[in-house]
Amino acid sequence: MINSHILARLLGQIFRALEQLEAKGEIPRGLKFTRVTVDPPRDLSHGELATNAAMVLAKEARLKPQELAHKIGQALTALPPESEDVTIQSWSVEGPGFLNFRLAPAVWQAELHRALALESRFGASEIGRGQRVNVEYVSANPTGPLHLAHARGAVVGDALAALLEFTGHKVCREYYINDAGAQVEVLARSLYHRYRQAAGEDIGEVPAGLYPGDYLRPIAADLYAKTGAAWQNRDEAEWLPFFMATAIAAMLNMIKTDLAQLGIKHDVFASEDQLVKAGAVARVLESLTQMGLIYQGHLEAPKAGKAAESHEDWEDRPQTLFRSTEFGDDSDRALLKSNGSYTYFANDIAYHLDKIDRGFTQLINIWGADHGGYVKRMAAAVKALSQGQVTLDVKLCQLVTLLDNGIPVKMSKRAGTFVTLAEVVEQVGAGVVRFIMLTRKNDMALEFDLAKVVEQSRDNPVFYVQYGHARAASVLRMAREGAGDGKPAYDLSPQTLLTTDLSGLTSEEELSLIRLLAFWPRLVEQASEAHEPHRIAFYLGEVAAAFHSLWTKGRENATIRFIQPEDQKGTSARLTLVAATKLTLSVGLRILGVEPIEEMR
RNA sequence: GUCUCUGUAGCUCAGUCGGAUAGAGCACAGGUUUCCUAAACCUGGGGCCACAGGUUCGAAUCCUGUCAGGGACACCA
Repeated sequence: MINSHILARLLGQIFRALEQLEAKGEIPRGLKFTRVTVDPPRDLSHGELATNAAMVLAKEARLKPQELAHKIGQALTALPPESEDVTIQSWSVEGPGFLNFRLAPAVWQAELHRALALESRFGASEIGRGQRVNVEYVSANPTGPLHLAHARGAVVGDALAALLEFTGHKVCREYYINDAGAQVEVLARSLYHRYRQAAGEDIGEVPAGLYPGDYLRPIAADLYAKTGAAWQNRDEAEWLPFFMATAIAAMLNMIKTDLAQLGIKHDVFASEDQLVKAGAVARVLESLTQMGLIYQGHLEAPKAGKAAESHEDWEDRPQTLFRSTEFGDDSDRALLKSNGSYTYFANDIAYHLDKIDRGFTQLINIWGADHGGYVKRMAAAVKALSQGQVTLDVKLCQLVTLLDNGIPVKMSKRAGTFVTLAEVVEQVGAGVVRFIMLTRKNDMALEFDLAKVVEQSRDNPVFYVQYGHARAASVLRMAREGAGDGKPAYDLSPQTLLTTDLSGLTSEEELSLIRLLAFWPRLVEQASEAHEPHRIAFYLGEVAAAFHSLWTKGRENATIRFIQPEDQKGTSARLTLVAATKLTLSVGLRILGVEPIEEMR
């Protein structure tokens, strides 16, 4: 528990106090403390930290909440001290039974040393207990370059993976290649078309139903250079497998390149095609049959609305169905198509069983919102296959609309105004793309404005946070170098910072920043447990705001300026605070996959 | 019709597995630069947390229903 954060340590003390009360018979034995928490109150007048212990236990303890809170407070102060304890300066009982605390400033000050000692591990924890988590993200069909919508899932998945790793999970970053369906055949035909063009045939317009994008041209040209006319004028059955393999490989390369530009690298690329060919689908259907979860039955046609209209060709027929309704789905789901081949769902079941068999206890999939209707059946399948032992969390990412200074950028594949991810990254930078993608909850639609995301102002969150980091870096740089004209240079080596006397950091402005930094490890835990990396981005905005505020207040109140030549001891203490701020910002940015900026230009 | 997400200040959004008087930015009004980056900061007004019930010490948060908007809805991937 060496690295447990300040709230956890106080909570531990409260548990010990409660045990004391139990031992003395002041409260009944066997109460469950699981609902007891320690939180920072919204309003500082309610203390720096507060616990709900008395309120959640009052009923079972048969005491008035206020009375119980007093008992807990007294027991806390009477507790024999332990090394990780926080020193409670004062406590009070307020409102319906809150027990509010103020801690000794030294406790908060020491948090800075704790943070700096941990360096890039500040906020890291072992709450994941080495659990093996599979995060599947992007998984775009290998039929073309990535565009901006893919980037959102890519960034959310990648940041979540990093966050889980940071909190003690063993994470596998995975990409599922849908290389078994009709789409890749279309891709192969599209490539063949470009190949004939490269060979000098006049093939006119790209036929409808094929991918018209120019990105196939260089691949076709390359292919022609290598194989010459060998594939011309032959039956599709002859060239299709080769063109399919070639096209998929080329598309994957392109996708990997796009992802690499965003700093994303997957550990595993799982191929649907290989899974099918290896018989995994057949096997999983076999075992589901043995479990009695597959039957021949009929599905009802869609009743009304758009769905009914778009399925005029509905035919009632017996189908091979999976009993997903037994696991919370709304309908049983087909596993075989009318031509006898596997449905995408059947393949996906096999794929998820494969993940389970590889030993993951937690599966996380990042999907586009258009796959929302697919979540329940997949969750049902995972539940069935793992006997409820493996959880599946699907994060649906809503649409990203691309704007340029408030005006929607029209995208059309046909008109060639299709904006790829690579183009956006080139224009605004990987860090900006990553951060902006995390400035909204995944289930909220997001606007990505090419002009605004590079604007250098308060309403651009990336800039604001980066500026905070650069400002902190600037102060430290200046202090380290001294500024000529007799100003002292400061030793900012880690050893020195870790032993700095911080007792001068007592102003409310300074303490509020310190508190915010001290809550970072807890925020990381919460973001990790909720699978919500966007919380990191918002927290970093808060830290930046607190830091900018402190900075500017130094103009009016000279006693809190960071560097004061006539006060070297105080300056060292404040520089330690600046260093811890910079550290927190950089650790947070790195989890999001954003490189912190040392200097604004 | 079914499922699903969303509904919080004029606008864009946060809101801690239920906590005290609901927050931030933008916009609006006013202010801060002999001083570490004004690329920043400070002050102010502005809210039936869509609506109605329920659960309990306590609800923006959990449950049910209603309304409004987005998305999905046999075999496609």
